[in-house]
Amino acid sequence: MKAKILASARKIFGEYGYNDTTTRRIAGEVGIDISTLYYHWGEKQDLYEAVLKDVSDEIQSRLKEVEKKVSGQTLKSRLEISIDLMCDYLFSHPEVSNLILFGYFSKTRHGVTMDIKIPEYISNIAVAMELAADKKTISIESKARILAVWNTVLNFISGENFFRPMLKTSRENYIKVVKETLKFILVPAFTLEKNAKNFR
Amino acid sequence: MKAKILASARKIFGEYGYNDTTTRRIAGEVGIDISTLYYHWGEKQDLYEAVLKDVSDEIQSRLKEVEKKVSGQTLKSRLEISIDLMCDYLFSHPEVSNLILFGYFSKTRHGVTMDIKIPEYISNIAVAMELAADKKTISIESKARILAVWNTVLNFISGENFFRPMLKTSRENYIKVVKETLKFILVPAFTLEKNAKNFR
DNA sequence: TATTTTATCCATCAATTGATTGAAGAAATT
DNA sequence: AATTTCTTCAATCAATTGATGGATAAAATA
Repeated sequence: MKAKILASARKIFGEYGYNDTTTRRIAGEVGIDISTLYYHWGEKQDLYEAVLKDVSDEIQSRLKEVEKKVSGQTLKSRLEISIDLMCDYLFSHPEVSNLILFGYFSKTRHGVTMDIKIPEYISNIAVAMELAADKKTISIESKARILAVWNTVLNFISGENFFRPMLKTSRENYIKVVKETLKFILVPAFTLEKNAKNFR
Repeated sequence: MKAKILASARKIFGEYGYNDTTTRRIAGEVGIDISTLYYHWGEKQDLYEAVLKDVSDEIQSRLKEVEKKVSGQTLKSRLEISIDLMCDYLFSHPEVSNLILFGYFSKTRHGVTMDIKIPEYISNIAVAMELAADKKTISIESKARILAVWNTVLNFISGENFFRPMLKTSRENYIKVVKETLKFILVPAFTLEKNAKNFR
């Protein structure tokens, strides 16, 4: 039951954000009374933090998988494969993207600090992409670039409900276009000779 | 007074989003009672929509200014100058960026439809950048690319509170790094020969 | 079987929040 | 000066929401 609540909470929090999610709605999703929810999880904030940790762990392990799969490939291939894999994962778990973006932007009144360790990810991605050799010595410029990449991906996932009607296309084609767009924009930047020298 | 309320509302809505903004907070910012606010603006939703329209109009005129300034330049220059100008504008009006992103992502329970006409912007930007000749005939791929660019910019603005501590740098340097990063990523994609041919 | 522990629900509280009303003051108009 | 219009405020409502306590049932343990 505790796990079932967590799963529903992850879905609802990911859909509405912290403040727009009511404990009643989560309980309703599970089909239980709110007091049962409180019995298992205590404060709303505790539940939210558990959700963030859940998502955070999942991302970490996904990144490790990606890292394995691209290792040894050329820079171009690493980028392209990573984009495909991360898009597939995120498009099938859109709440992940939402939860991260909520953490970035919402200056809410609740004191929940973002438990998702973005700085950690950024460094991991840099190393996984072999854009940097050592986690510790990544320049501010490199971090900013990874951040830009990461954010661009998240935006297309979380913004689907807004962007897709705008592009007037099916979900399937939207995903395809997003992948193409990401590759179009990201690959040249990192593989251009004059830029790439900083990353090898 | 009505204008003064609008200005404060724009600030607060931009900071906290629709649901986390209370009419009392806006009134407090102005230094008046809530009923005064209701006298002038009616429902909270009406005020919010007025704010969105205000921001929307401002963006439109900014884009036109940018369009004028870059006209005649090379593609590379157009991109670089536009990035600089839009960054300067958005960094000095961070609520603009926030309001747009709130509109993208928040699946809130209020029925406020995003009054900011993003599709319109996207086309305008495409034309301003001279990436497309005609507003009407912009392909879905081109739109997606402009969207990616636009979003990347907005992310860095709205995410400053989160990213800057992470990059451990001053505001001034953050802005500089953001501009550099945007140019690093965007310029190659659009100026590469094999890509650029689609845009001339 | 008896007892303890665990799990669930109903009723309810207190705080917040969007919104309204009526009275009263300030400013403009006649 | 009198009247009308604009502006402000205090008080108050109803709905929502996070959270709790007590009763009760189910399960585990003795």
